[in-house]
This record gives sequence, C-alpha cells and structure tokens, in this order.
Amino acid sequence: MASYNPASLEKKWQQTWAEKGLYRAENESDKPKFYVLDMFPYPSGAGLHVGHPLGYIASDIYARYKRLQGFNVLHPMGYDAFGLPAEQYAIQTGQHPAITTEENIKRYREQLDKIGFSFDWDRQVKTCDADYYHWTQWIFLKLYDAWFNPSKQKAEPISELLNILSTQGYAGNSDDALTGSFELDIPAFSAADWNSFTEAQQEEVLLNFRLAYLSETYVNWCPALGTVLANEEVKDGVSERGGHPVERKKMKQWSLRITAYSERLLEGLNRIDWSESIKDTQRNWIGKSEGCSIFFDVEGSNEKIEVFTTRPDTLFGVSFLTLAPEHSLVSDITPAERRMVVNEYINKAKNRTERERMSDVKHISGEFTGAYAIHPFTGKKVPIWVGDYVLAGYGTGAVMAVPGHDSRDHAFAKHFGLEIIQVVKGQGEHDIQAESYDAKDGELINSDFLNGMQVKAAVKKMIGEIEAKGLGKGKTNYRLRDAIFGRQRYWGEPIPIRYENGLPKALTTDQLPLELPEVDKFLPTEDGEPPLARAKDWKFETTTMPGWAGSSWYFLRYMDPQNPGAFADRKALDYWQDVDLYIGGSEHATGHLLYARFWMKFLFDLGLVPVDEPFKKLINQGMIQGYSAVVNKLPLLEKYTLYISNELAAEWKKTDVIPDFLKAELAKHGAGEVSVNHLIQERIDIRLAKGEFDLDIEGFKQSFHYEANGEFIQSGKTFLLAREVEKMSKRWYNVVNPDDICEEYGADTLRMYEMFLGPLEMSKPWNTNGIEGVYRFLGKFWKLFYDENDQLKIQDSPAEKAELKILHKAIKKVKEDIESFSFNTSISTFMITCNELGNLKCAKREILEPLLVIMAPFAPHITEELWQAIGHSTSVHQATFPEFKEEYLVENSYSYPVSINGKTRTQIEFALDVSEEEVKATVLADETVQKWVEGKELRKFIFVKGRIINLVV
RNA sequence: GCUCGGGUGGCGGAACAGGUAGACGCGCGGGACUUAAAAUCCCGUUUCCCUAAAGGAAGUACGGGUUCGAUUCCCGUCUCGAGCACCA
Repeated sequence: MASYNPASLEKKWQQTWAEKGLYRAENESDKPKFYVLDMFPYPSGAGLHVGHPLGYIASDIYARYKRLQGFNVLHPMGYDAFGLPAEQYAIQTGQHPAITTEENIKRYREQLDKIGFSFDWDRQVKTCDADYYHWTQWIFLKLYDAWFNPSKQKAEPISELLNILSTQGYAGNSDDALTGSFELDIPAFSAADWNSFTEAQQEEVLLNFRLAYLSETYVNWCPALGTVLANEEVKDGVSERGGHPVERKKMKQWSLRITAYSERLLEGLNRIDWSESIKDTQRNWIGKSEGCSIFFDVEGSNEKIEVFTTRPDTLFGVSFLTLAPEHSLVSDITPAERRMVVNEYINKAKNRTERERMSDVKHISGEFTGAYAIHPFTGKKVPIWVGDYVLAGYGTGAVMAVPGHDSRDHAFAKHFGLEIIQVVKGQGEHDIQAESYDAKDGELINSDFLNGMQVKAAVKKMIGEIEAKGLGKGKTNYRLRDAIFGRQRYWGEPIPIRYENGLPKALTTDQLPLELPEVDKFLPTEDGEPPLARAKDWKFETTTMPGWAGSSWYFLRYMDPQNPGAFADRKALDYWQDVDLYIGGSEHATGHLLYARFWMKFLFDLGLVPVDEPFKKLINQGMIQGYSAVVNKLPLLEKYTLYISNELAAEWKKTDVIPDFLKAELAKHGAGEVSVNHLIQERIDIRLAKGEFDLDIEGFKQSFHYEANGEFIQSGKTFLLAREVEKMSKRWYNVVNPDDICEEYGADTLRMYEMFLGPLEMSKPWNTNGIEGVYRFLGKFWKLFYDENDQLKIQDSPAEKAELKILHKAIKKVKEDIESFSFNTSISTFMITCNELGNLKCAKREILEPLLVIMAPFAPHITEELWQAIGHSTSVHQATFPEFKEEYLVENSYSYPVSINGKTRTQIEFALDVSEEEVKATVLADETVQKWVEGKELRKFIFVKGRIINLVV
C-alpha cells in the first residue's frame, strides 16, 4: 500500500458505502433512535461554497458518533426546491424553473457526495415534487378546516365551532370563549341568526376563525418582485431578497392564523434546548406585552376611544390621547372647524411609505383634532390628537399619552407644548419636564388612591379598579402578525382552493395533489393577475404558497418519505418523534423556525403527531466569511496604472501626504495632481494571494484584473495586498469551493480543517493557509500504521501503561468534546495523541484500533482505509465507540506548581496521598522557595490537593 | 435606544467547577537531509530587561473590587458583532 493518497481512497469508500447502504436508517429497530437534521438547503445556482458544509460536517460527526454508540440514526438530506431565485432566472431566460432547479440539485448532490456525508439518501425529499407537495396542500386543507378554540388553547376541527355557533351564537368581541382576547370584525348574532344565515354569510363569519383564511389586509407589496412578502422577508423597508422597495397595499390575501398560537409558541421555548439568543429573537418577535384596555368617553359624543396600555398605573399622568392617522374614529370626532387641517395631516401621513416613516423617526408630527376625551377617574378634559408615531396595526391604534413616563409621548408633548405630569417618583432627582422617567420602578405620586404604592402593585390595583368600574379590562397584546400565505408567483405549491360565487371552497383531500400547471410565461397577466391565471382552464386560487410552506414540515416527511397514503405513517412518527439535533444558521430565527413550530403544534392539536415541538436541540453554526484580497491601484494616466504595495498605501492613507516614492513616479510619467482619494481598492481573485499578504505578481499579470502597462511599486521584498473580511460572494472574487479543497487535500482534511477553524457557533473568515497543518497531521497519522517503506507496521504485542494512558485521555476528551459540540478541540486532541504516540513509536493494535474508531466520525475515509488495512472486513463506522477507563488515567504523583504570592516559582513532585505537613516541610526546605521566602514571615500556606501550592509571605 | 454575544501572541484559537495563561495549528527564525528545491524531520517563537546560560518584570480591551490566588466572579467604561427598533 502506498503512502496517504486521499483522492483514490476517498472515492473508493464513498462508492462502497453507497453500494452497501451503510447509512440507511430503519423505521423498525430495537435500538434507541436519534434524529440529526441539517436545515433544508435551497439549491441555488451558485452551488456550495466552503461555508455551507460547516454545519453539515458538524451534524455528520454527531450522527456518526451516535451510530458508534449504538443508536439508530436518522440523518437525511433533501431540497427546499420552490422559491424566488429559480423563478427570477426563469423570467430572464425563459427556462422552466423545474429544469434549472433540477440542475442545481444535481450540482449540490455532486458537491455533497465528495465530502463523505453519511446521509440516508433513500429518504431524500424535494418540495417541488407533487408527491411531496400533495401533503403540504393536505396540511393547508387541515388548517383551513380548523379553528383555534381559546378556552381549550388548541386547534380543533371547524365542525366544533359550527356546533357552538348553531347552538349558542356569537356574543361579539367580549365573547372570550370564541375570540380569546382578539378583536373580530363581525357583529354579535344569536344561534337563531346563525341558522338563518345564507351559506355565503356563514362562510364570511367562518373566515374570521379558520386557521387558513382569506381576508383583506395591508400587505407588504414588492412591485419589483411582483409579490407580497411576509414581515420577516422585509428588512428596513426593502425586500430581503434583492433589496427592492416594499410598500403597504391593501389586498385580499390568504393568511395563516399563527397569532392564535402566540402564547403557546412562547411557552414552548421554555422546554427546548436552543441558544438563548434565538429564543430571545423569537420572544421579541412574538412581542408579548401585558397591560389593560381602557375606554375614554369623548365629550359631546357617544363614541368611546379604546386605548391599550402596559402602564395603567400612570393613568393619572394622562394629559392627552393620540390616535393613529388611520384610526376609524378620527373623522367622527373631529369638529367641523378642524376637519380641514386634520384631513390634510392624515393624507400626508398616509402617503408616506413605510420606509420614510421608519427612517424619519425623529421628526415629530401631529395635529389637534379639536375634540376632548373625559378622563375616567378625574373627569378632566383631555385633548385628542392625531400623530403618526402611533401605529394603526398595534393595540387599538390609540394611546393614552403619559408624557411624564413615556419618552415618545414626552417628545410629542414638548413639541406641541402639552402638559407633562409626574406620577411616578424614582430614586434621586429627576426633572420630568426635561426628560421622561420610563423606568418601571418607583413610588406613585399625584395619583389619588395609588399614592405611595410601588409601580408593580399600582398596576395590579389599577387594573382591578378599571375592571370593577367597567372602564376596560386586563389584556395581553402580541406584536406577532398573522402570516400572509399567498404569493403572486408561479414557482410554488398551488393553494387547493377554488371559488364559487366569489366564495372560497376547499378541494377535498382525494382531489390532491393539485398540480402546478404549465404557463406560457412566468409573468403576471396583462391585468395584473398572478402567473397561474395564464394556465388554461385554471379555476383555482392563482396565488401560490410561500417558500416556507414546504419547509414547515419536511422533517416529518423524512420519517416516511415515500408514503403515498399519508404525510407520514403514524408508526414512523411515533418511533422518530422529533428532531434530536438540528443544525443551521440563525437567519431563520423568525421565519422557518417559528413556522415549523407553529405547524407542529397545529398537527399535534389534531392528534396527528406525538409531540408539539419539532426541534429538541438547536445549534446555530456561525457564518464562514470570505477573506478578500485587495490590491491598491492608482490609475495615473489613461494607459498607465500604478499598483501600490499595501504598506505604502496604508502610510499614504494615514498621513494624506504624497509620499516620496510616489512623487518620483509621478514626475517620471508627467502626471498631474494626485490625492489619496484617487487610490482604488480593487478586489482580486483570492487565488492570487500567496500566503497571507503576498501578491503573486506573475499570476496577477495573467489575470483579467490586470491592466496593461501596470507598474508595481513596493518597499519590501514582496508586493503586499490588503485583506478584507466580508461575505463570501462571486462579486468579491473570494469564494472558495469545497470541490477544489477536496481535490487538493481530500475530504477528510476539509472536514477536519473546517472544524479546526474555531468554535462551531462563531463566525470566522475562511483562510486556506492553515489547512496544510491538518493535511500534515493526517499524513503523520497514516505513518503510525505504515513505515517509510509503506509497509504496515501494526503490532499485536500488549500496550504499555503510558500508551494506554494516551489513548484513554483521548477517548475521554473526544467524547466530552463531541457531546459539547467543541469539535475544534477534538481535532487538537487527535493531533496531540498522534504526536505522543509517534514519539513513543507506538504501533500497537490495542491502541490504534480504538483510536481509529474515535476519529472515524471526523475523518471517515482515512479511518476506514486503515481499519480494513489492519484486517477488518466490516466497516469502522459499524464499530463500537470505545469506553474510557479511568484506571489508565490515575496518577500516583503530581508535579505541583509552587507559587509565592500567586506567582509560580517552581514545581515539586509529590505523591497524591501525601499529607499536608509533609508537603509543607518539603516545600519550605526547597532551595528556590527559600530564596523567595528568606527574611519574610510566612503568613499562610495553601495546599490544594492535586492542584497547587501557594505561599503567602 | 433596548436585548444578546464577543474582545487572550504576528494569525486561527486553547485554558472542563477561580488554581502553572498562550494547548493545538498557521506564520516566522534556525538547523538536519539534498547538487539544489519540494516533501519530511528536529529546535526556537507573548512582550520587555539582562543575556552564553541562568534570572527578572509586565501581561488575557480599559479602570476598580472580592480572593492566598481572577482570562474565569462582581461594579463601571470603551469597543466590535448580531437581533429588535415609534409595539404604548
């Protein structure tokens, strides 16, 4: 056998494993189950770069480790194949998105295969297959046919609601048993009314309850993409994909009532092992706030204004009310003489885009309506204003302004010269006129019956008073909005709904799948209908489902991927239950991870799955950033470019004085005035970087980056580049392809190096420089088995104690590391172990065999090769993870560091069972210690067994 | 503005319950092998002082504190990153 040659042996084993189906998971097994999942990749046209497999490698190591521990491991992979990019590409090229998607998937698969993952490819799913989206549609129909029963806090079939409505009717918004605390836009009706309603009237009512429903709402409309977007697909007023402007538009839309699950989505977070930051992000997104609603009478009117506040304790500090410009009562209460100004203001405010409104937070605007409300406790007149700092979509779209204790109200009050009343006193002096006091602690003042109470108690007391007087009630608000589910796009799951007289009718489950029709163009029709309206005889809903529909339940399909009769067989669901370990990026915190939890809870409520949280443990791998190479260039004259080594450019930039080297160059070429601003930083192909900062000038001259007649100027031996850490992207020429690394070093090196880079969760730039170290290590590891003549040198003689100690130290450390996802330190451990065994010239089977097993999850190919080379006929990946034995690590002596006043001065070896007196005597007699202690008084002698000795003098 | 993470050599990063700071790797310097180079192997490598060696001082963003002892715990400041952001 030749020396270590990854290229041939890796390919060989990858084929063998595939042929044998080594990683197939069984749905029936006596072994305990373990489900390891990677986040569903979208197969983009760019293929994988070196950052994508980071999480896959980590999960693969864990999956392999669990197999070695005797678990039946489910470790699948598939593709989230519907989505915008393929469709945008289709619009540009006319090519059907199914074709490009298939090509991209093929490319992904090839790349993944080269890295040696232990995926069970028999279970692969693609969301764009009709066999798959059949069940996505099926779940949609279940959502359509369900409502959320607030008194049971769970979803149930809509037939249950029909029972209630036909026997009890609906008592309006105060009918908590039906609405929870949500406001519904339907008037109360009796059971008799209900039974006399037409089908259309009934359906209209039911849409207010269905979990998948059609409604007219404001949506994020993106004209450039020609579709609506969900809230989490919009960042800073532009679309997350493409960065196109987004405007608010009122449209009829399909939505999912995720808000019904707000409380349960919050509660579930306490039961799952996710990073605090992701949980926080979700909590934040759901945005629960507890408070109370209060009704204010309007002077000279029958109208009441309802406000929501989390600070009912500050009610006595209210000096005005503010309504959102969109508030429906504004026009009713505004007296005639103010109507013109107010309308003008409202129109101005409404026409501002979301974007403007957000970027212009500091600018305060508003208008007095001329109407007054009556303070429910003091009876005082309180002016009613309109202001665009109040959002129509949150709470009731109206606030009771307490400028003393809310900074936004304060800013508004100051701007318009309104009264500021202090009702809470914190510690220390505070000028309430200058700045509001927002903190939720302190003592109530100027507040009648609340005076002297602490904030927390006052809140409670006030809610009690308000409820007792019938002025309002305690209430919880959520920031979370229902999820808009329709997209005006082609490449997605058709929504299985048809229309009869304008009313939606669900397809029956036996009519599924409703297949995506062919269209002549992937563009909207002339009159603005979505692309599906182009399909011949299409009598169904024309919007399609969003990208996250298919990914909200794919982890369930893996359990039973080919089942034609159900989304998954109940037995398979009961066996696999949930995902034990989920690895993926944190960018899905408020999208996929929230929707998947929502669907899982819904399916659980209907009794279709055994648990209500899909992902028990979640790890977020960090991003691998690009490490761009940047060359400084100065275009002097039309046909002449000066390339300036980075140390010189940096100096120039720092001082902004034309350096001498440049003056000479300029004079030579007769160029005019030059300033540092003319210096261009150009990104070049990172392969032109030699080592960390050196430019490969010859290679650069051959590249397209080089401009003819360029001259290089440098002060040192080499021409230096600047480097920039930024996103890995084609446009920065900093993309590193895993295929290239596999070809040059092999998959085992790639796998180990990616793990060696640093902690999994941390983001870090990719720097190929260090990879040699890992490659060298694998070469050294190989040499533990083979001598310089490439002969196997494995020995069957029994191992020495020292050798066993090295092995068991490694077993212990690697096991601990894998279980705490600290893979970078495992790699170090393998290196140390290899070095130590190399120094001892150890080639004992008793040592090397278990070592192969513990390294197999990390470097599956080389370990398999060596495992079989030393005489095994079964795979190393079917071996058993060796047990660590404490007995080999037990020491009977320890070399104690001896410090004097906390500074280590010497080391003295003692037996572990030695007494403190004995230690003290020896230490004090020690020469080095003597030197430090001499002439000083020994104040304290500290002896920590097996740790340290410290003398205080 | 609020919330959550970080800040350790030239670089990536170690240090598990407060106990020898800088493991492991890269890079760099020196050496061996070689006609030479590559590959490989060996030695050194936090900084400063003194240096042949030995030795000493400082040192984990900064300033304090608790402790015999702090990268680790507490308080304050600076700084980088991520998320949320007129949410009443």
